[in-house]
Amino acid sequence: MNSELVESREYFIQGLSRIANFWGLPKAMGALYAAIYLSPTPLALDTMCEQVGITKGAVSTNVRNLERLGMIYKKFKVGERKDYYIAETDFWKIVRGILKERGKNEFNLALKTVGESLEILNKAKLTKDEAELSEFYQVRMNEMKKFFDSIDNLVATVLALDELRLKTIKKVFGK
Amino acid sequence: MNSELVESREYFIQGLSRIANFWGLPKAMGALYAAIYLSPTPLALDTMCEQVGITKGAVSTNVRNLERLGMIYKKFKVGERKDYYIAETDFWKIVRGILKERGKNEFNLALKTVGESLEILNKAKLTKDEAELSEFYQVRMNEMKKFFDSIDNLVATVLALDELRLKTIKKVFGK
DNA sequence: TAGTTTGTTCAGAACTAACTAAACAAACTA
DNA sequence: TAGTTTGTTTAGTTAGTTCTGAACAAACTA
Repeated sequence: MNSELVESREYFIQGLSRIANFWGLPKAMGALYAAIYLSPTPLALDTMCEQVGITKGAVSTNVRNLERLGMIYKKFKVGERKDYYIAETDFWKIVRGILKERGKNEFNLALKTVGESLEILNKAKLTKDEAELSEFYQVRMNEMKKFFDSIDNLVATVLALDELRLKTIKKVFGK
Repeated sequence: MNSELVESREYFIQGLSRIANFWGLPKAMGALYAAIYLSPTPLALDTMCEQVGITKGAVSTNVRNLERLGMIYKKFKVGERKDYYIAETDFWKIVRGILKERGKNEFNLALKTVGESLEILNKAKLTKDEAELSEFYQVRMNEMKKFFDSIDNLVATVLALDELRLKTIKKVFGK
């Protein structure tokens, strides 16, 4: 194949590796998505090994994670035993998928943490001068709880809007 | 001090450590912010070492990073040589600060990457059947570029809205 | 049945990032 | 001046994560 086409593809793959890395994801994940995204035909495991330069063990696990996040899909070919993958090309959909997954885990963790800290406070039996500090803790913790609640609502709203098939955001931001 | 107050504070500190960790930040950063956030008076380095349980070297570097992100501020006391810190309590402001910092770095990296991959393609001299693949690459890369541009605009818009002192978002989401 | 193809799992290697501990610097104190 | 207090920097250690390489499993082929 033309060397500039290969060079361009490799540069792109390399670039998405770095971006993935920046966001705390495995480099291989970014690279694999890039390879699949740039392929006009569904990609198989052995081809990914070649293009990305990692072993099939790593491809296997990273591809599974990409699939779990809804960033790629299996595409079966009749009469073929290999698994082929294609890329999800709707990036807003990917973002929503990640929000859904992450939102459930991380924002709830945040809310739970603050809530439980508050509970410990409420059980406390206090002397007069401790009461003041407890009061301060409660105000601060409640403020943070309110913030996390807002984030939670914001995420839920974005997801709900999507489920109602309101394409407002896409229209506004030029999808 | 009352053991339940201490317990509650430690639980809270521990919790913010975990949250920081989840988001790919050093645990100590979350813990330090929690300690400062829960203190009714400005906190000094030695107190933070005690409350968080790390050495002053680690406190020094993590506190610097918290300050750079606008999450805490130095509070000088006259006639004292220690540095005292207080927490920024406006979480939306913190979010904007992080967007500003991160946005400049990471979204620009993304845009640059895709842009440069496209440039390599444009320089390529192609045979007839390579042209089709090149076309496909360009379509895909341009779609991704468009997406990153949208994100960039979205972030810029949020920041611009803030600088115009429009408090719409706060009002909507119940700050 | 033995052999091939394809994907998964897992122990350990290699790498990365954060922290410790100790040396250092700067500003003050006696 | 020597000694103290406070914060920073840095070399080396530790902990955590991702990847390799090899063994394994499952499904097909001859």
